[in-house]
Amino acid sequence: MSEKADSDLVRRQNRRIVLDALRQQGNLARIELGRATGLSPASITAISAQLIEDEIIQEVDVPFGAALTGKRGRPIVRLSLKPAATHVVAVKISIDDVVMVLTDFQGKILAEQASRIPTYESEQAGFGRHLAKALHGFITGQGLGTRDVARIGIAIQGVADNRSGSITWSPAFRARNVPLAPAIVERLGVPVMIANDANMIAEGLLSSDRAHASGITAVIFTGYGVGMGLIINGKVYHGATGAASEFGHMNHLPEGALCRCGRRGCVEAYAADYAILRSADGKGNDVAPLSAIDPTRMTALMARAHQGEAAAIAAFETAGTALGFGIARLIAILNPDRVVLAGPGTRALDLIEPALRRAIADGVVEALSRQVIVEHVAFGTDMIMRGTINALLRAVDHEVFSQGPLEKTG
Amino acid sequence: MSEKADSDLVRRQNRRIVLDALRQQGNLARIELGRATGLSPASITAISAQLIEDEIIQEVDVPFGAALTGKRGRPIVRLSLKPAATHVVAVKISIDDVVMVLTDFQGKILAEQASRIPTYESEQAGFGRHLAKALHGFITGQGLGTRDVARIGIAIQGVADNRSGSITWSPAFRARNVPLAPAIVERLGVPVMIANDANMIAEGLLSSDRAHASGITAVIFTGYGVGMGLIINGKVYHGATGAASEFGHMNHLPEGALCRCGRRGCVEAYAADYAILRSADGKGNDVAPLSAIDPTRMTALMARAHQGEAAAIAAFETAGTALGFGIARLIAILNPDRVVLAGPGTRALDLIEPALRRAIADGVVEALSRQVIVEHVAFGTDMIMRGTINALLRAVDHEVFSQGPLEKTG
DNA sequence: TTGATTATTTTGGCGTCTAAAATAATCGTT
DNA sequence: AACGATTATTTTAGACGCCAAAATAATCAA
Repeated sequence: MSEKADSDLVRRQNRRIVLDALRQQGNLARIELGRATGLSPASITAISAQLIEDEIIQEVDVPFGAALTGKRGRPIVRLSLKPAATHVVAVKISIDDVVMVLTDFQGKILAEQASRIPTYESEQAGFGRHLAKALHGFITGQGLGTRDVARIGIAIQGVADNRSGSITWSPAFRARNVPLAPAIVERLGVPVMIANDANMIAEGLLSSDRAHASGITAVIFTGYGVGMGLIINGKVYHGATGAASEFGHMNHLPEGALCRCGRRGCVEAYAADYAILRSADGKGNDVAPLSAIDPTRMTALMARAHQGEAAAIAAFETAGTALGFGIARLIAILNPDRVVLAGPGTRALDLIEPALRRAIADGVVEALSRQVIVEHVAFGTDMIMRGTINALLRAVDHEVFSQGPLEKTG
Repeated sequence: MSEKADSDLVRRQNRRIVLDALRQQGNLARIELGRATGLSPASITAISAQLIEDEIIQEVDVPFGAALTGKRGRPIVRLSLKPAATHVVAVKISIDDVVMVLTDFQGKILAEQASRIPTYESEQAGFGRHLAKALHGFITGQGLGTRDVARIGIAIQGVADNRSGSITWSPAFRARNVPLAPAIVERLGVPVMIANDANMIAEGLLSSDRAHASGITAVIFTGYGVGMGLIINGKVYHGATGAASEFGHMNHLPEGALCRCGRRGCVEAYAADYAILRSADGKGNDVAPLSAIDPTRMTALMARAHQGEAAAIAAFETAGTALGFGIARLIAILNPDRVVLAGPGTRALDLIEPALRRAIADGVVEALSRQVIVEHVAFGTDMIMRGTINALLRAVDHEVFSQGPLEKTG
């Protein structure tokens, strides 16, 4: 149920919608904020004064002489999120590879650093300490203290448990249940969010395209693996424990092809890079899946398919069928408004899509499948980072700055 | 995004949580309401005075001499929802069979009526008019006017479209896209909700057991068909158009058994009554599915299985496997906290469950399946009705009475 | 320089909440 | 039967947030 309401709640909520408007629509004058939020000018004055006082937003200095908008009347004074209000750090972990990005409160990237930190063979507890140390060095190296960072977010392939702050299972780690957040929180005193990478792509999509803000959008990532993020009513859905869904490890065919996860018949075992490759090369479905695929090998395979090589074409078709049935099952369960395909796997979309659409048509009642929009987005490698940053900043807006000023104790 | 907040919103929200507390916990004194809601006694006095003024709640007269609670101090005065505040009508439509139930605002059943109205062969537009007429007769027959009814809710197997107020597809109708709500709204002037029956079971579960109010619960109905209702964060999820999910028509095996819907390989084509029967009787998967199964035939089949007949045992196992893989796929997509089995099909649970649990284990990463609680509830035929009534009353609480008094114009 | 125009702030009033004080309705005890 | 103790409810006074309207500020145009 919802909470009781009082004047405190009113102010918190209105602070939040003001911050949301500034984050989404960029710099706005008070009068524009009033129109965007539905609040009266008087209230905007009061709220913005408080936010300025709290050093969360600021008035934008108009560059010399740029004030001439050609309009009469008192000129507007735009407000913006104050870059130095706080910072966030987004971290992406792949096999033996950790990328860290520091941004200011506006989301501008201030620093980026890629480190080779061994993940796969790391012992369980050691990695967390290692990462905490790297993060500390990264932050202080930019002339900031840990108190200047409000949140740290970690994106990773596999199943993350945001409650315990550990990685339940990931292809980047041999070990299971690798704890991460506790070591970082202990060393830096900064709250940590751990999330699945496909969910972070969904976050990115959500903040770049408001078409996904209503209803349900499923973002399906294909590439080295297959993942999915769900946007339900404008919020990215994180399962029971924040674990996200495991679309890639949904069963496609009982007793089917061998998957990286050790099971049989997962969607991923037909549609991930390694699966397409082994199928095209006639290696059979029981070959132990490779863990790292050189992107050029996929490019070469696509070229072979385009030149008409039957085995290559069939491999992509099989991938499309597995994805399509997976999407059909998703539609039967959730009836989403949109399905968005993303990730490097979409480079071969022309080879995959016909079989994919056929499978959707075969796999679900037409009354449902007809309503669903299936589309795709161009994949930039930075989508995961961008999404993580946005998720972090939104969390700061809502959980921290809607309450009052950030305490910079210590 | 959320709305701007003002004092009006505060009062609306607090009115709502007061009504929620009374609906859920029964009659409460003002002081108890204060504890239940977190509001101060002063506010409760103000809010309850308004609700009494609006004739939505009332003070409960203590029966003669029953006041002796043995306690000192001023005795409490309990408040209750006022039965006559308004009424709702729940309707359940099965093949050629319509049941209507009238309840007061407390949810007490005042009248019930089962009518044989032809559905399956009815022409598209005719049925809505027919039903509207029956409803009008039912309501006036109880000495009420249509203005005394705040909502009418219709539960039906199949896909309902609550936006247009029509039945997209249902086994109870030969026709597709049967419009219902418009005719009723036109004749009676009462808002109509149309919903899938499995969703209504979920509503019933939600209001009877608060364990389902957090996280995700999937309620799976088995019997004449297979359906599912989803409870997400304390609310029953109605797909894009209120269509609900079509778990029963999720594909289990490509090119598999023939389903009532005309497709192949749906879960229902293995796990519904008709599917189990045809499988046990060795009729093959291509036999056109029967539409109505006499319950005694299922009872007989269960007896045969218990006596050790191999074909009967295998049929139930096949049903369990199909359901289990369906649930495994559901878990991969949504990672729910609980899966609840309901419906007449659960009478054969002992025959189904081993295969079902095996399939779940085979079909999804253990890290996920281990966290999910799979349970079942005893099936009462009235669960659908009870759920519909609760959904209607909650809608009235929130959408009507949180705003102000109900206008009884005309 | 003056008036028109538009943005922002100030003022005054309203609604809701809460804490604390007042009142009401009992029971127990003398 | 009267009085104090006890608990429930209402009243009172003060705080905070919102809004409408008035006042002020900062510009352009004539």
